[in-house]
Amino acid sequence: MSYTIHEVAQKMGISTYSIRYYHDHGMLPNVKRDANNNRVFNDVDLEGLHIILCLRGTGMPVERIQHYLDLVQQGECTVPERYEMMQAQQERTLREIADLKEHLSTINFKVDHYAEIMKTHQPDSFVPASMRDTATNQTA
Amino acid sequence: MSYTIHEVAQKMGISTYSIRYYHDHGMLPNVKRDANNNRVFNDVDLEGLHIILCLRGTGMPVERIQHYLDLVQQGECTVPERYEMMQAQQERTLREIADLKEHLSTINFKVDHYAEIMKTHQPDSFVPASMRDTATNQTA
DNA sequence: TACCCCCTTCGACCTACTTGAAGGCAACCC
DNA sequence: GGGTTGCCTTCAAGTAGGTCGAAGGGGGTA
Repeated sequence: MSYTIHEVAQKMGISTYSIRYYHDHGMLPNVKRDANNNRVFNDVDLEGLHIILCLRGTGMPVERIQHYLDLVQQGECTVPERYEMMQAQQERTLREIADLKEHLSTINFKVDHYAEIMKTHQPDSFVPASMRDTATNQTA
Repeated sequence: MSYTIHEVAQKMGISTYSIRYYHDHGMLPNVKRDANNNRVFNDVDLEGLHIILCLRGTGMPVERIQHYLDLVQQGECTVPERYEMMQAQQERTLREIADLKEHLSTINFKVDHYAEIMKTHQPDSFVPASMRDTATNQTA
């Protein structure tokens, strides 16, 4: 099965710009061209793109992704280094999820706080700031 | 209690550059200056910075954070809009955590896969790619 | 007075896209 | 056959959110 850059963009939920960017930076080395020089993608390319998006989505810099994909091309002797890279990324991602959960609880608190305020006020009591004492809003 | 920019940077685990960036872009409007024009932070500023880091950490653009902090300054009449903003951020963060978890499972799979390969091979069997059949490494 | 350290501002640089400009090629319409 | 549409190309410039370096000032200590 082969795909145009637009089809790939739609399939993967990213822009054609990003795909060209990844390709131009050597992260999709096996993408072919047709007679009109248009990029032609196959299912292996889609799989590669899936890995790229996974690693980018977990914060790996483009340069390190390039290196990882080079290792894959080089064959099985690079498995130990690939293993270390993926382990590092695993830890990084776990930390990021933990951070996000902490941020989320801060946000949850705000949502609940605002909901509480809105519940105890009539809708029309939200009057201009100039008519109110704003001293209590500094940390709200 | 008052703090220098370095103390704040250390306390919050970010660079002095970032703090100046947030200040220069109006996100820490109440920070004072001393006689030598150095920035002086108090506990309310730290709280503000905590919110900034929470919102940035969950992907809110600087411009929207500025707007949110403006709303806070404007007083209680802006609570409904702040509520909506925090709710949107809540949803966004939940989605991001879900995405990260999905990426994580892809990474976990790679780690396990590589661990398996390394377990079934002797350490000295990781020879140069040029000496091996690399056909099976395309999607590894 | 010299030196050191920390602070300042301003402007340049960086990453990872994102967009725009200019142009090629194919397909359709009249 | 010429014009328009439309998708593709490359290359260059723009953007967000920092990050860093240069140049310079103030204050404390020897």
